[in-house]
Amino acid sequence: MKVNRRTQAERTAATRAALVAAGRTLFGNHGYAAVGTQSIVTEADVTRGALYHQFKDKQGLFAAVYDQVEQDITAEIATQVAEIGASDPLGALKAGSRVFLERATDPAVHQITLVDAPAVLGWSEWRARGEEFGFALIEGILQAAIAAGQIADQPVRPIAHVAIGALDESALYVAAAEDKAAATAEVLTVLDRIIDSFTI
Amino acid sequence: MKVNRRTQAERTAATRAALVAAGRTLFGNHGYAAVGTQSIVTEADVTRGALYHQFKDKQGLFAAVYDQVEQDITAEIATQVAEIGASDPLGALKAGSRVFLERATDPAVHQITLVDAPAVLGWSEWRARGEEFGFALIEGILQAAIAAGQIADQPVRPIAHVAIGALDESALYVAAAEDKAAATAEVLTVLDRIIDSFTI
DNA sequence: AGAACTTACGAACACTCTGTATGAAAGTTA
DNA sequence: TAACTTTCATACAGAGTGTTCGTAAGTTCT
Repeated sequence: MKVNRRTQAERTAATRAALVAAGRTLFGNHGYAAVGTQSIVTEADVTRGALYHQFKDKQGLFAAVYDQVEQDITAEIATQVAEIGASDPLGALKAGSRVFLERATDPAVHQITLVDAPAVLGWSEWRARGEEFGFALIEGILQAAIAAGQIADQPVRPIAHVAIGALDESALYVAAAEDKAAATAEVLTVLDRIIDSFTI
Repeated sequence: MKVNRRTQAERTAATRAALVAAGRTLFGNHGYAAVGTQSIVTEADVTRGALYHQFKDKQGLFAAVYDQVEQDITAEIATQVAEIGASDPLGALKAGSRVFLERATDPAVHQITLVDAPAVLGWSEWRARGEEFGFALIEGILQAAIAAGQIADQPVRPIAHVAIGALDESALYVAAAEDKAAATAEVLTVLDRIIDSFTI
């Protein structure tokens, strides 16, 4: 009986997971351009051969890392939003903003999702992938708010974009502030006020 | 008498201008990472030696390009804003937003100032340079609005950040839309509404 | 179980690109 | 015009990406 016998699917999953995890910490801490593929595979305890077998290129790995980070954050926000539920969509939006700000303050998170992603993936590709995550969430909440009669019936897409822009920049602002708590309070005041302004 | 005798200051100004101009078109059209220094100096009709004499490195050239683009846009917006003047600061803010959206729709402009700049310069450096341009403009307008009694006396810095974030993302949204006129109208509706929400 | 086949990986190579070093040319100062 | 500084051209070294090719591990078929 061989000890280390693993199925191909298991091997693939293991190396991909190791590479994505290594990429996440390294890209997050140093930025995409400053991290060489060699350091990634060293961290992941594999070789460059494995990387280029599992991913098309360095960008391909980065895309996988980005998806994973977005997945994590979106899931966390979604559960928070779900607790408030459909009863008060705009309240849920405020709560979701708070969670987003907390998570996106993590340097690794904002370096990957907000700073590097647009440049590495290209803006349209970045946004296309974002549709799947944060965008779907916000647009859903806005639709619910319309259904609940909290805001007027109007195109949600431009609102979602403006909201995402405001949230992203807010996260970066907080992340760069010395007194993060104070900065968080400041921008949340502004964001809440804007959200309220849409109320019928 | 030598025909091409130029002073050192003239030589420096000429090659720097040529390099910045070449970088502006090439970075704008293809993105920072996709443009090699060789293609830049070829376009500028100088050699790599001149580039590395005039600028510390590729990032240094990019920073100069970024500054020039910001300078141009900010100047244009400032004149628009000045026409409306201090009589109606919030009106001026709306007008400035329109000009910004028009100019930032230019692919080269948004590629440089919104997509590449944060990743290449780093977010904090990006924002530090932005202080000088768009930020100063918006904060000035907000201060004027407070002085004119249009909005409540409050910290303008977080508002400026949220506003910049909303504007930047709006510009990218418009730039990516097929029907730019319609997209512009959509986001301006949202932006105007938000601006109005701050009115006392 | 063993042979034929596919998938995953390791090591070495080729190529591109950035930044530097060194020397020449142009301009400045005395 | 001679000494000096600035600007630029060329050649070189080093780092890093992506590819190629061979080997090992796993799968399928009989």
